[in-house]
Amino acid sequence: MTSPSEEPAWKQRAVERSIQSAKARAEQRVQRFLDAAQVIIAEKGSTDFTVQEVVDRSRQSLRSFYLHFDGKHELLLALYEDALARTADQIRAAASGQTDPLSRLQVAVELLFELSRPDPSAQRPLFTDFAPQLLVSHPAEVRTAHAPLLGVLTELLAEAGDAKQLRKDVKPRRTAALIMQTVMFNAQSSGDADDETAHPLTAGEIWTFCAHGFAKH
Amino acid sequence: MTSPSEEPAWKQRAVERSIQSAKARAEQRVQRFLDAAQVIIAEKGSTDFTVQEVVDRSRQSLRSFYLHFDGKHELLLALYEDALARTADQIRAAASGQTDPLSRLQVAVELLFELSRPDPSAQRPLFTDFAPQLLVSHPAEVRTAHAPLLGVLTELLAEAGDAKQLRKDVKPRRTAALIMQTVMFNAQSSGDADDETAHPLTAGEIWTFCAHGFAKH
DNA sequence: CAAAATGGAGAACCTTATTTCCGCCGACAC
DNA sequence: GTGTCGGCGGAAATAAGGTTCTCCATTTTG
Repeated sequence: MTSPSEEPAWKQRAVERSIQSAKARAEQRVQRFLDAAQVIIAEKGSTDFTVQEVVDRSRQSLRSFYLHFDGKHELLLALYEDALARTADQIRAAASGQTDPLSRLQVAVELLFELSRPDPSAQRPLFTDFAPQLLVSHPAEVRTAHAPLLGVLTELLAEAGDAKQLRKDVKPRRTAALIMQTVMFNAQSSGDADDETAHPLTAGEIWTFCAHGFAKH
Repeated sequence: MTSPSEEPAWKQRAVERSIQSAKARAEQRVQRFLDAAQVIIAEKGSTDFTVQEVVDRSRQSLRSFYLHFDGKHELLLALYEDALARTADQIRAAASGQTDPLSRLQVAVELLFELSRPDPSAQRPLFTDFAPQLLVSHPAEVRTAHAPLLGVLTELLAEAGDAKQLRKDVKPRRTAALIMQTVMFNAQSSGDADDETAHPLTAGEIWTFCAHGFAKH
């Protein structure tokens, strides 16, 4: 246990400075891996790339990869986290275009739904694709990745609550979690089924469901 | 194209009979694989077993395994389908204990939720564990596996609809799909999180959400 | 400049699914 | 009875992919 107070401040600063360049380089390398992975995902429209592909594409080495990431799962988590953070921003921005709290929620839900679908060409996200794997292997990290999105929804729900537009006993955070899961997962399995007549779920339907449920009262 | 009418009926019957024993043997072997897998899953409380384990446990051979299954995914699908069929029966039975359509739905939703959770000791199902993998690799088969459960929910919704207990414009089948996904997936990621204060979602909450949504009207 | 750290190339290693080869054995035909 | 055939156990061979390791060049640092 080396308590930081034992080290003189100047020494710490010196070490800090000497570490900066290395840190910067490392971050740049990490970013190259991330970018390469993005490109590959976009190209093949699927998330089952191989570590080797990412390494080749980023013109780096396997060794370097495992030096910067604890494993493939960390790369996936990084991408996932990043995608979700961007999505959260996008949703927040879109929602701010409305003034009525419920309308904001509607925009948020419907946009999240659209962004979560599998196909729509080769968007950045595709995040629902690897969410399932990560959910079973690293649930805790996935939860932290969900935080920003959860935050947006929680805010919007809180606003609606303040405006007395929610049923009483609706707890913003818990409901936000519920909505997020519901929308994202339902979006994922709504995409490709065209053999049956019913499936192609619409954004409107999911909004109605989340907002009003199915019971009459 | 050998039309069946070209073959004398007695010959067909003879062939049929001679095939019966082989068929029976095959089914028995398949069942042994299935049972072995069940036992292993129950033992280690996880679904990431190896084909070799199943083979060893069932005292059969790899060759035999691949003779009866097209691959590991078929074994998983068989287990999944079986588990869901049983779950559907169980839910149907439980719901029939109620007379009010909405109460039936409530029982169904809450039971499905409980059965879909990860931990509760080492239950048979655990089906939400391998659903994600299968969902991405074999969506069509998963949909057929979902059929019985979807059927139960659809029936219950239709009953409620007949009793005028649903919002108008609620389509039973589509809504059933929505509910099923929502309940199962939310159950899956509600289990182990005890670091935060909020998570442990309850059956009651999910029921309320599905039935009434979050909006005031 | 010499020592140490950094990072590139690839080979090596492991785990797992899947296939293949060999030979036994029981059913069934002749 | 004897020969053939399909199902199957046993084990080795293949294939993929993730992860680790070894050898070496380059860069950084003192």
